[in-house]
Amino acid sequence: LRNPDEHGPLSTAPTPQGTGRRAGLDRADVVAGALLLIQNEGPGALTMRNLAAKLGVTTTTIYWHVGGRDDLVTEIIRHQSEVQAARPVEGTGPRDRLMSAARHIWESARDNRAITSLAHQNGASALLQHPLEVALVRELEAAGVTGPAAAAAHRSILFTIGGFLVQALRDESAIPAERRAAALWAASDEQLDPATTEALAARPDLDELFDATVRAVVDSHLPI
Amino acid sequence: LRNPDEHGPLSTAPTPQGTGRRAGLDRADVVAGALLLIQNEGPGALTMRNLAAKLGVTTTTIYWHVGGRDDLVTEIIRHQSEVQAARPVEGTGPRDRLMSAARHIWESARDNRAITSLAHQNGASALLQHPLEVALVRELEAAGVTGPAAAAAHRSILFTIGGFLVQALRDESAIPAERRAAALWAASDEQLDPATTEALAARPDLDELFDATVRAVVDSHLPI
DNA sequence: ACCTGAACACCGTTCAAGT
DNA sequence: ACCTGAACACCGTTCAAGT
Repeated sequence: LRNPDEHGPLSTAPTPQGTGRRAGLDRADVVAGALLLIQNEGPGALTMRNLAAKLGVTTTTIYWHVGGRDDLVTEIIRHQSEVQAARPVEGTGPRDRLMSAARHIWESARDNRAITSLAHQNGASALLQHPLEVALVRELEAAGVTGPAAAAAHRSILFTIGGFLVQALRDESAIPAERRAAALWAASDEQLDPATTEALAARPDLDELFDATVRAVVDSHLPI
Repeated sequence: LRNPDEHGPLSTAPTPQGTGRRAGLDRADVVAGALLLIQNEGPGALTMRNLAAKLGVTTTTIYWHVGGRDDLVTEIIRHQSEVQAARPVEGTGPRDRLMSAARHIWESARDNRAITSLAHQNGASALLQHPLEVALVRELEAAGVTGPAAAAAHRSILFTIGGFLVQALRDESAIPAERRAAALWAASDEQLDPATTEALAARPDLDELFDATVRAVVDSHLPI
């Protein structure tokens, strides 16, 4: 994270106190520190004051290096976006390859919950996922779907994935019991089949459901 | 909203000043005021101080009547949930009736953007949509889908709807240009068909896309 | 060029006090 | 029972000032 010859706040070397001292930070250090903070303490921990304290500076230093919170988030997501871009699409047929590309978006989100949540809360999902979305569109074109049909198919698949992501990223423990779906179904006295009510009150297997649902959507966009 | 014989802050009658005076509010008044505030100024306007000012009281009065912000949101959503519950499912075949039930969730959200956004931001979507979800499950059972299969189908359809809702409720104007999907595609220099890129940079017709996508998901859960 | 200190305008929430 | 005033611990952001 830091050069060893710079004895910054993250090292144990004594740091000169008082106004005007140098912390030896640059833009990349701030972004790296923010990434670390989010991964360790969740997206809610990314406040200007918290990050500044972690870096051993005052909040105004963050503003000097990267600008406001919005710029910082953009920079974090842009960085993470490149990290996530590497997954190669697998499979031979168009259907398998499209499912592979779709699963990459899903799995990247689940493997990086905190950053994905941050992106979602700040309207930066498109930025984060863009390289993986490009891969999806490529497979659509390879399958012979182009132009407006490709855009429609892409969004159709992408929004479906998005619905599952919202569900997977939601922190259920932070939601009051009265608002949780499981509790609502358990408390419901509608005239439904008891087996149905029981199944609705249980925890879903999101991965299995994701596959079946996205496959149906993918298939609806492929030429027969 | 208020009894006319109570001369509260929303009336023009002079109100006694100073500590300890009566505002004549009850729990329902506070919730109604909150609903009005959200509908007029958006979900971001619902702060304890803002609401208190609108009601002509101090924030602590809100706490006395409805508890903290979480309790207030729950109460607002619970109220709105009952308002939304009225839409009757239409159509004759299982497929049409399921699509009708699904569209009710979609249209309710579009007709009540501010409150739906508030619910989504506070993890209260399940609470808001629950009556409409019950209607969806009823149609699944009427179509012969019960137990775990009904739960799977319900969630599959619901999460798909959720993905479209997130898209529709997002306030694009509040998102920096660099993060917007349209801008990302327009700036992309990937080797894609120009017609595809152009279509991806344009504004999608969400209603049309919603119908096609949800229909594909619904069909995948119906017995052939 | 790089960083601090103080301030501004916000949040949700609590607690003692008033009538 | 119903409501206020003051306070606490937070936010993001700006601006003048220091080295």
